[in-house]
Amino acid sequence: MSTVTRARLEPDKRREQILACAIELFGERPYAAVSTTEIATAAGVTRGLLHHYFGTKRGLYVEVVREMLIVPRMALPDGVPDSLEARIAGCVTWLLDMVSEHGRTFVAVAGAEGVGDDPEVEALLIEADDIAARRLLTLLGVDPAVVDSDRARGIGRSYGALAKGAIREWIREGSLTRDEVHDLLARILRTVVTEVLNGTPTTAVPDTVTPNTAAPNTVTPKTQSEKTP
Amino acid sequence: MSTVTRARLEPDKRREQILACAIELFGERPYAAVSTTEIATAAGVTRGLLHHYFGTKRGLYVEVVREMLIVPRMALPDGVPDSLEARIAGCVTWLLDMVSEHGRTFVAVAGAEGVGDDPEVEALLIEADDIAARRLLTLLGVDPAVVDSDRARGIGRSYGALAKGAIREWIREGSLTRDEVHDLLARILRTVVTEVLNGTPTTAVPDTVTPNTAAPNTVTPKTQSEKTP
DNA sequence: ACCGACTATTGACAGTCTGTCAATAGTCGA
DNA sequence: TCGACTATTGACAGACTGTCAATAGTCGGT
Repeated sequence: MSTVTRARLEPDKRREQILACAIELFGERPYAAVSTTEIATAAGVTRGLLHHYFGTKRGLYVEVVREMLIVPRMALPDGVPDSLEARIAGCVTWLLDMVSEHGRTFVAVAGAEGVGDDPEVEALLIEADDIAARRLLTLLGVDPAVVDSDRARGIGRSYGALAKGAIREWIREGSLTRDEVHDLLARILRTVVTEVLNGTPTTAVPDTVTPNTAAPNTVTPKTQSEKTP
Repeated sequence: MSTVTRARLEPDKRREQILACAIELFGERPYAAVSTTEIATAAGVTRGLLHHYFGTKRGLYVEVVREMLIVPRMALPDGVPDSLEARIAGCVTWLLDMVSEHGRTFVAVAGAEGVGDDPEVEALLIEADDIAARRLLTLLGVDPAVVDSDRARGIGRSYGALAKGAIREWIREGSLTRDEVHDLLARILRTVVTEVLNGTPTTAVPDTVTPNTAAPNTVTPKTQSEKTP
């Protein structure tokens, strides 16, 4: 059955193939429960080659995480609604769409379960959270100066933890429906934006938004720019 | 410096001592980065004895998690304030006090980093989250029927994820101060209780509280007796 | 067509870790 | 003091990761 060719292959192809197998397996089971032997045989190669390409098992896992965090980045909805509520609803929908595409694998990887605290993986996850949070907040019309502050980043990552938790409840535990998760995330996001983020409670977010490019489309897969090599 | 006695010890004492060392080490480094040899030598014993008492490394880790989740059982604030805001503030303070006592170790353990998806550990964490959430909600005066629903439990665990994330930002990343975390958690808790939890948005929580007797403890206090017959 | 350089790929080796088990050595009661 | 009980050890087996020299495809030049 193995469509995998056993013979010599171009490095890029071979690398890609091994990576695909690793993504599959790391999506099914946590880091420690997947051996390099297993990945290698799944890819039809030897452990030695795997190490040749990725150096170490963690190196391979880092690439897996990178792939899972880069790929699902979809374009934000461009046509920006005017009301804050509508904008929040749109953002949450975007978030859930993004995740639901990759489902369990995303939950497994984004939860950072299994690796322990590999600094590289952790940095990747934090970076991804930062980017997501920043996009959300800027789209919601939060003051850019606020968005860049340490405090906002901390709050953003905290919200990200909430989102991951709720999504996990939806996808893995099944205790919440997608609609319920949407409701929860939307309401809390509203609280965060209007009350928490800008130090003083009553200083609301302006209801007019700084528009980014206006194309009336919903979600389009966008090729994401390269990360640090 | 080793105050540890090398000689024969009562099983309970020995067990306790090994567990203490394990708690210390698992607090510093993630699961995979701590070897049983290390724990054993730190306790002044042999790996064999460690396995004799805890069976497997995961078994030991389960006990560590259990300990970390049981120990911080602090009494809830007794005199219940009448205003909802005051009650919320009290609960969040209780939450943060509980955590700050154990600091980094709690963050490391509660995050479930490192273990992968050990079913026992996962069950413990979920159970602990459930208990914490239930206590919070009942204290806040949410309808008990609502508290017991699957949906409420999902929401509660999601809020728990938020809390852990924010606490992590405070203790480990340092991007938020304790006060900021308090503010964030309190406001969101208010949103959850008043808006999200009881299906209809405007049905507010009664401002009088149903007093629970609230035995302040227990995440399955499993009496760990002999392993090998 | 052949040859030689290049390199993708392999297989064996070394080290570390977990888990098992019979043997050893404290400790306490008769 | 002796003997039973059991806490504790040390050695063994298996699995896994990471390294490296050797092997074998592949391609360009003659």
